[in-house]
Amino acid sequence: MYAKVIIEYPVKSLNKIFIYKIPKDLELEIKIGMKVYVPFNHKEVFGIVIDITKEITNEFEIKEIIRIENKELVLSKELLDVGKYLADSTLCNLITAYQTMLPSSLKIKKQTSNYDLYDEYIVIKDIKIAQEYIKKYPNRKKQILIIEKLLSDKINKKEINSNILKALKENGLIEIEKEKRYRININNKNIIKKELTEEQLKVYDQVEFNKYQTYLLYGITGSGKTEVYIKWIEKVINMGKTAIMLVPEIGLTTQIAIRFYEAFGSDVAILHSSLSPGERYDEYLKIMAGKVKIVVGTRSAIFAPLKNIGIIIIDEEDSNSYKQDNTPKYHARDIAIYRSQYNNIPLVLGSATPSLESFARAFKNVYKLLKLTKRVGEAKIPKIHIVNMEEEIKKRNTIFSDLLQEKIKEKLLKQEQIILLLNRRGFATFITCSNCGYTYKCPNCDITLTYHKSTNNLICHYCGYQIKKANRCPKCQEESLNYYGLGTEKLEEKIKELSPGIRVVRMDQDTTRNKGMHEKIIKEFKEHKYDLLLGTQMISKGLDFPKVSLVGVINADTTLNIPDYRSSENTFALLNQVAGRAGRSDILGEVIIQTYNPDNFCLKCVKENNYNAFYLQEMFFRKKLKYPPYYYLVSIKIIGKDYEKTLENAKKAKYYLSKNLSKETIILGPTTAAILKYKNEYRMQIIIKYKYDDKLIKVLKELDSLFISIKDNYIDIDLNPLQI
DNA sequence: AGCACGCCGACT
DNA sequence: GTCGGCGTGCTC
Repeated sequence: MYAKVIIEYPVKSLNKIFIYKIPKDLELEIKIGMKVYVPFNHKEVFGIVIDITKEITNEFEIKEIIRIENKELVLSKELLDVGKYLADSTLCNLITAYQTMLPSSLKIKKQTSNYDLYDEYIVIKDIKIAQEYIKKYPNRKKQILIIEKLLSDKINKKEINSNILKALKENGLIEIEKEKRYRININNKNIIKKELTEEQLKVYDQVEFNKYQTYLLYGITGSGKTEVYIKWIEKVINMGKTAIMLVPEIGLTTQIAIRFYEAFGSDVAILHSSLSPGERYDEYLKIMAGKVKIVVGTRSAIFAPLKNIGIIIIDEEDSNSYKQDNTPKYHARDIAIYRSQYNNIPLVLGSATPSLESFARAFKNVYKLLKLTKRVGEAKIPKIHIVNMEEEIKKRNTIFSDLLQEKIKEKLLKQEQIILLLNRRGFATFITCSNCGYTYKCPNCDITLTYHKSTNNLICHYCGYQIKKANRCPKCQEESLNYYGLGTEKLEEKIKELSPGIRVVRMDQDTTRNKGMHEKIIKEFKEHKYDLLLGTQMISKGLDFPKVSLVGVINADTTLNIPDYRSSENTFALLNQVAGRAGRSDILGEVIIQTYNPDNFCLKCVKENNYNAFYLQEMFFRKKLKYPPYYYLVSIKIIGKDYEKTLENAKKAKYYLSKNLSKETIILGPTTAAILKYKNEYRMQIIIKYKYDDKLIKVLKELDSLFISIKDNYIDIDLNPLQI
């Protein structure tokens, strides 16, 4: 018997199968999908068995597997196939694909340290001996008390005094039993079930089980999508199957997880980024061992080792967090489609602002469209005002328009809550010397540094570079440094000046750096410990604050003006989502959007809450400019320290592509990437637009390999990029 | 990736 | 003479 093994080194030249002999004593134990330790060249390395065969035709020497590394960890056939698909569709090494699918504690590298925790329990060794002991030593009261307790149940070792424990042990009365302890342990006895509304029920009934189909659930904010998800999952569980529920990164996970614990108790495992490695390990093994039926988690939870999946649901499917921005650059939606087809089950994509791509597919009946058009209960759609900041500037209102100031006062008087959105963190977005014109820039990247007042640091928001701010200009030594641009930190200061005594809490990357801060801010704001919550886009999604009646968007143009083909789509989604935070109970919500482009089409659609109009108009642009969903995109970056050399190799890459790809495929560039210099390296970009090109993957793979031998430059290929 | 082998220069 | 610099080749 021989095993086909993929070894741990994530290098192109080793991205192939190595064959090992399975020693006789491992033949019965070894399974496809196991982690093994094997001799390799002059070393010993870890690998994963992807196949087992009886016979081989081989001309070279075959070495033997040394040992099985971890018997608990076996990747299923399905997950091995998912890994292959992942590697093929993102052009990464197979081992990189498998590493991505596993939690850090179980990755194929080094020794897996022991993450298992145990509880120790005391049990009676022999009832007869115990009873005799009680008769023989009736005055050993404390010991007897415990023995009597033990006759009906086991006791945790921690609960017993060590002297008594020792005595019981020495007299041969007890034994110690080990039981695996999970770090996350949900013990929810009172399951909360909610009734569906008529509209929700209609949507619920439209999903067919035991058959592959992708559904797009287009439900406005507050229409109760989660409750429908829960009902579908309930159905699947009753069929004896399992379910994966994906939620976007940050914030939302905990909220949704709480609702799922309420609905399903200990049948739920969660997998999201802020779990500790130990917690992740436990949850993963719980899933692997079949101890849970539902997995709720962020992007990588799509790789959950659940068996017999009955439904996959992706909430807020348009969220950018479903695409990984480092290698492998996969989109969880694509993996979800693969797994749904594999298992022959429904996939539900839910959103209030579906991605154009998904909506277009629903339009063409590739996906089945389901609609929720009403808010649950008394809640009404908020009223949205667009304020022209051009006019406000004339009145010297640079940050708060008259209307916003007035409404803030009004809501404070009524004791209602307010949310302000500003999509820039920090204090000032750049600092310039008014004497010599010096501007602080990142020495490694091509952008200005953002000033953070609380730490008196200037920070590069791309690479994280930071320096202390001096009082004098570093160039001309004059005390004439000026602050420009508005960040959340400064907004916090300004709002306190505007309404003295207002209780403000800020939520952005800086205030949520520590674990649990996110939840703390949300909880305290919900309890009305603050009047106003201000923050970056992390405040826009999914949060439910009944007392919020006003949402203000300080500057809608920050996201609108990002030079990317999806900036309108992202802005529409962001503003629609944040507007949805207002008026989620019986109080009528109001939204104020401040902008210098009041006539912008995207903003008008937000005002009218008209996704359809936005969709049609944006599709018109996409078609005209040959962007998705009409064309597929590939973004190729050639990166290196030397500008000339990088450009030269980018040109060579372009030449190679145009020679080998289909004639209909459009190849643009090379041009400088959106951020030319990043972490001290120059980045040249080539964009490919295509509708159908059967040679594409093959040619890209070849191009990728060509760059192995090119010195000082490397290549980065992103298929279906979310930003270009 | 990580290691051995091999072929050159500057040194106790 | 030899120690060690890194360029090249190989890994079941």
